Amino acid sequence: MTSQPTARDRLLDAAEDLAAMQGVSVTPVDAILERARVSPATLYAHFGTKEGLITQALRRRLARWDTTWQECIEEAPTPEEKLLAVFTALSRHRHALTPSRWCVFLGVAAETPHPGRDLEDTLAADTRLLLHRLEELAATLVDTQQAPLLARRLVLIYTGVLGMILRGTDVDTATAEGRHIAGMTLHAAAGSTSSAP
Amino acid sequence: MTSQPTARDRLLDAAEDLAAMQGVSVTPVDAILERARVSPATLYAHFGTKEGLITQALRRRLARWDTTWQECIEEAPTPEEKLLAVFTALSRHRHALTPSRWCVFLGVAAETPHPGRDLEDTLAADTRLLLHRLEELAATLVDTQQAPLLARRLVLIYTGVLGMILRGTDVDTATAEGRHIAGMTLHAAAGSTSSAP
DNA sequence: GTCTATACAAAGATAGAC
DNA sequence: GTCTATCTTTGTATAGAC
Repeated sequence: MTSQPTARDRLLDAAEDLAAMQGVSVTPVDAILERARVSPATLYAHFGTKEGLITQALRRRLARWDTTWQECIEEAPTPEEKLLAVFTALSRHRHALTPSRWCVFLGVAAETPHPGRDLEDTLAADTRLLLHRLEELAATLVDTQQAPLLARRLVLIYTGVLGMILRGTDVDTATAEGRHIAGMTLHAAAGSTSSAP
Repeated sequence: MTSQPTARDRLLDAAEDLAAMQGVSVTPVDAILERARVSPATLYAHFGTKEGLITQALRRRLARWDTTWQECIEEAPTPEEKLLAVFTALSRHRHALTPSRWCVFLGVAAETPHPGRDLEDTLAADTRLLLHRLEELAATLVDTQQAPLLARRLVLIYTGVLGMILRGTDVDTATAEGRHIAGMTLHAAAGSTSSAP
């Protein structure tokens, strides 16, 4: 056997790669079909529309990002390093996949002013995951009241790292600088908590 | 007289507004023409291509952003506040113009994988301006050796603020959080400089 | 400089056979 | 489930007149 991936998987691969490399709106359906070596009818039979395909590809990518991130958290020895593991995960995630210009989720969000319900929810799921997990991890380090605030700041810094990649900064350079800033933010928050009476 | 703006200006206005509100690639030329109340031939006579029009619109917008930022720097009383004035300028800039989904320059960069030479240069000019001016201002506060590093970190945080807007955070909320993080980064850099022997 | 009308290419999506 | 062939709409850009 050792058959090659199904047409459905090839479509998801092609859509994800092209969306990551050059964006959705500049990628015609034809380009996805050619890369996946699949006919138009097959795409529409499986996914209904181009946006449907993109949505499914993003869902799969988000699940993989989630897995990578969780692995990095488990590997981190201390609560503080678990909180900062999001930067390790970012670097690992990006080195593992097809090179992308920056963040695929933010990229699709930026070029889709009126997404359908499913796509909109998938895009929001990325932000939700970031905020939710960082808040959980933050709660092990600072006062519960302050955890949401710290989480939002870390998402801001993480998002800044992604933006710097779009501006042309090397991934590892941007990640290192983001991690540094995040470390300071973290210590400031933890310090103010523990020093308060 | 009090004649209305020329067709060229109306085209620039329309292109800038639509690029800011919904992005370039989803905005057909027809939509720009309709908003500007101008015929196709006029657009191509002035700007050659759609990308030429977008490029000129971005150049004008960058010049206005530059002016706003400089005003905020002049108004700031201390060197530290001058360095943080980029956040004041961001808020002021965005409230003064047509509502945009996030940063027009990063938005166009994100959806244009292969820009022409002029557009590419215009997009890069935004990042150059940020780095260059922040480095100048940083040099008044920290060791000259450290100024570029501090400037890069501030650009990262500033870019993070923009990204948070794309994620759905309110502009003023994101700006305030960015400013807070930037203030800490700044104090850490200034502190390490002055405390070193 | 600006208009009307239109050329030409490319897009997303579907029909019908196998 | 997958293919070939095609339909329809929309996109950018131009021709030629005023």
